[in-house]
Parts: sequence; structure tokens; C-alpha cells
Amino acid sequence: MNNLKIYNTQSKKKEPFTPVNKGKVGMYVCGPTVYGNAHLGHARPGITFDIVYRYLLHLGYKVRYVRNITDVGHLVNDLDEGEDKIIKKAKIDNLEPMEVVANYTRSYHLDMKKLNNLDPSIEPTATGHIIEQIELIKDIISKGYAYESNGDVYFDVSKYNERHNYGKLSGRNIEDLISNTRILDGQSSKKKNEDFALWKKAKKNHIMSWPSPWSRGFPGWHIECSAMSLKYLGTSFDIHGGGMDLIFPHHEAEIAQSSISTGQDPVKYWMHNNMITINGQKMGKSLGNFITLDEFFTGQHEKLSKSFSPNTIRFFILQAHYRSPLDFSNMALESSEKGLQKLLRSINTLEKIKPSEKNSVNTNSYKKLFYEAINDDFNTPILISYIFDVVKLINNINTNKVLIDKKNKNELILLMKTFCFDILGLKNNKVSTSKNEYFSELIKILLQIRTTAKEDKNYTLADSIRSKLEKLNIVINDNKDGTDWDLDT
RNA sequence: GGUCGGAUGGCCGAGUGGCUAGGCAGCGGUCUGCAAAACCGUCUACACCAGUUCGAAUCUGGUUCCGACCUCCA
Repeated sequence: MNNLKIYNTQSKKKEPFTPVNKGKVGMYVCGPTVYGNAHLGHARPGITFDIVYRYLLHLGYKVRYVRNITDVGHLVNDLDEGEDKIIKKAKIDNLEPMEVVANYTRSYHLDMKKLNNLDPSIEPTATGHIIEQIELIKDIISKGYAYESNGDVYFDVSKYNERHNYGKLSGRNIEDLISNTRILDGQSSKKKNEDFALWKKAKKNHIMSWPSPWSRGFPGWHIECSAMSLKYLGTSFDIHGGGMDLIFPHHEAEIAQSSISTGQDPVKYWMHNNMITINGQKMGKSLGNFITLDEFFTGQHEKLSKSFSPNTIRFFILQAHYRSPLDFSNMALESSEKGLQKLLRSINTLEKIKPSEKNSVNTNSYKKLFYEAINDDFNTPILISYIFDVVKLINNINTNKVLIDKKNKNELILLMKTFCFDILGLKNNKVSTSKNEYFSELIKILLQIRTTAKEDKNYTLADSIRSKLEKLNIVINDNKDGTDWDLDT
């Protein structure tokens, strides 16, 4: 069953997955910088690595999933005189920096929860690991791969490259980096442009700063992930994930830092999700073309034709492979919404089907296809296409075109629920309400009244009940055996 | 400028040397008091130009266009 293959950014190939330690998986994913509300782009790694996490759990691995919260803030740009983006935001909002951090961390958690992402095992913050970061920087200095300069500390990239390969993840070579790195203005204390900061001295008015052997300041952006992954996952762990935009320089720098400190290549499988685009262009904070998740959920954005549920957003993202770009549009989202409803409805239909003595359904053949799809580098769009084959099958059973026996019916229910709910993490609309007997009984009474009205050919009353229920998102369908109802959201 | 990746039908998106991807939308039917749902049928593809091959949307070369990264970004 476990023939999982994962595409490794470093080798540019799909590789069979075998964990460093048998039966256990360590996974680190780069989380958000909490200085704004999460947008659609943030949903993608959240969901992508939630699928990885869910599937590894499904396969029976003991998984430690670490996702950091970057709450130190980092330089907005080089012209910004060392002011970091959390502080910048704090000034705008007239809040304490940690108030900004707390606020957006909470809102990020809420959005991830709504999208039905499982909580990571550990969610460490950069500010909570300043000591670990300082210790790691000290270690790198002691090994001769970093230097202090005017209170800043920089990683010596060219020295590292003498014995290691700086660029092995991103496919860059150091000569290009040296000639192409943008030349900073004269204020930088870097010796070489390709070097990157491990520690930055804070300006006087810089509120978020900590004492260190070199200056009162704050850690460089890349060091937190090295420090925290080392602490919680050890010197060599299985999966490191994040957005494609982090490959260079962030992850390249991380490999360099960790390799110097531990003497080991830190990560076995590097996984990167592609971007979500809007009109073909990357949705990003800095471009200002983003739509926040909350705006999707409420429909409060000029570019949105309506609101979209977290379940729809999740399904939309899963209908594209995580390594492909995904283009946002209202039409694409609406078609995902309709497809999802069809899918969820069919699972409810399947549960109600009366099995027959005869059977012409081969559940195992679908099971095989489902596993093949997910094992192939988490190919959720292919998996979903197979799921829709089963949806069609279910509807054919329902209209007596195909027969299913009790054994296959139960197996098919289990298969669909396992893949749709446990692995893909979709939510069944009906769960919360159909379990509510009181609510169901009320609906039944209304439908009985409507049936009587229909028998009396009082269609005005019958249609009025139907349309009023529809306004409450309760959709009813007449069929040969009576009337079904569904809660659509 | 450098590095890397794309270009698939009305839209979103898989895939791959020969076998229907799938979803949504459209059109024509069946069913229905009317709807809805469902079912059946149906239409529109692989940027362009060469080449390899029995056969290419899939491989090779070139052209055009687009994107990502090189600076904070998921």
C-alpha cells in the first residue's frame, strides 16, 4: 500500500518515500509572517501540507509536524532603514508589536481551522527561540563561516561554497549570484553582496530587539527555521515544505546554516507548492493584489461575485496539483462549488441506497486507483477525477442501472469517506445537522404537509414551502420514493 | 541581464509517444404538476514552425508569448 513518491525540489525528481527513522516522520513547514490577514495564497501551503500530514498519518506514520510563526518581522526593504514590517504595521495601527503579532496569529489560526487544516504538532515562534538562534549563530561563527561587522553578523557564502554547494537546492551557481546580486547602498556592513545576515543590529527606535554578544538587535530571517527545525526535529529530518518563492534565498540559506552547524544535510525531501495567480500574476502581499480568506468567506471584496465557503476554497485548491500554478477566478470557484456539492450529495445518496443481492461493483478497483493517485506525489486532481467516477457510479446505482450488494456498499462508503473526509479533509455539510434529530423531525413535518398539499394539487402551498426552505439553504428534491432534503452551504 | 518553469477545448485543470482525464458551462433528450437532482446523447483542445517516428498534444530544435526567483513574500 505504501508506494508513496514525493517530488524532491533538490533532485528535481519523484523519489520513493522512506523516512529517516522507521515509522516516524519529521516535517517542517514555513508558516506565515504575522503582520496581516491571511490571504488565498496562504491557504495553499496550509492545505498542501495538511494533505501530506493527513496522508502520512493515514499510512500509519507517527508524524511530528512543525510549522513556525514568524513574529520577529524582517526588513521591509533596504531603503527602509532597518525598520521591520511588524514594527511598521504597529506604528500604523498604533499598537504594540506583540499586539499585532497576537492579533494576526489568532486570525491565521481561525482561517486554518475553517479550512479544516489539522493543527501542527508544534507551532514555534521566532521570538520564543531567540536564545536558540543566538546559540546557533555563535556556533557558525566558531566554525569560521560567519563574521561580525558593526554589530551585524553575516554568513560567509563564498567560504561555504568552497566545500559545499551553495545553490544545490535552487539550481543557481555562485558566480551568477555574485554578479547578479543587487548592489546595496553604502550602508551595508556586508563584506560581500552574496552574504546574508544572521543577526542585525537594531536602530535606536527599533522596539523589537534582544541583547546578544554582538549588539542589541534581532535575528536574520533565515536563522529561525534552522534553529527551530534543529531543536524539534533534529539534525536530519524528512520533509521540509513551503512556497516556491522561498526556495531562494530562504531555504538555500537554511541548508547552508544547518550544514555548517551539524555537518549534515538537514532535509531529505524538499517540497514546494506553487503560487496562486490572479489574472496570471502571483497573488502577493507586496503586489497588493491579494484577497484575504475572510473576504472569500464573507464575499466582501469587489473582485468576488459571491461568498465562498472554506470547504469550496479547499476543494478548489485540491483540484489543481500543488506544484502547478492555480489561477483564481469567480467562474473557477463557482464550478468547484457545484462540483463539490455534487460530490457530497452522492455520498449521502450512497448511504441511503438499499443494497441488492446481486453485485456488479468492484470497489477494490477504485481503491487501487485512489491510492495510485495520492501515492503519485499527492496528485489530488487525479484522485478527485477518480472520485467523480465513483460519484457517477453511485448515481447509476441509485437509478438502478447498476447493482451493489451490502458488502460492496459498505466498502464503498468507507472508501469514499476515508478519501474525501480523512485524507482530503473535506467537510460533509450534513454532519452537524443531520445528527440533530430535533431539526430533522421538524423538516419531516414540513415535508409531510407539502406532500399532502401536492396530493390535493395545492401546488401554491407546496411550492411556497419549497421556496421558503430554499431560502434557508435547505434544498428539496422530489423523487419516486418521496422527498429528499439536503443542506447546501 | 542571469536562473528556472509554463503555453491544453467557453472557463478551471490532469495527463502522456497510439487507449474518454475530471469538474463547471453550452446544446438536444429522459424523468417531473412545475422545479431541482439524476441519467442518456452531443459540441469546442493540446501556442507557432520544422524535425524524429508506422504514429506526437506528448520527444528534439527553433520562434512567439507568459510567469516565478535573483529584494520581503505562501
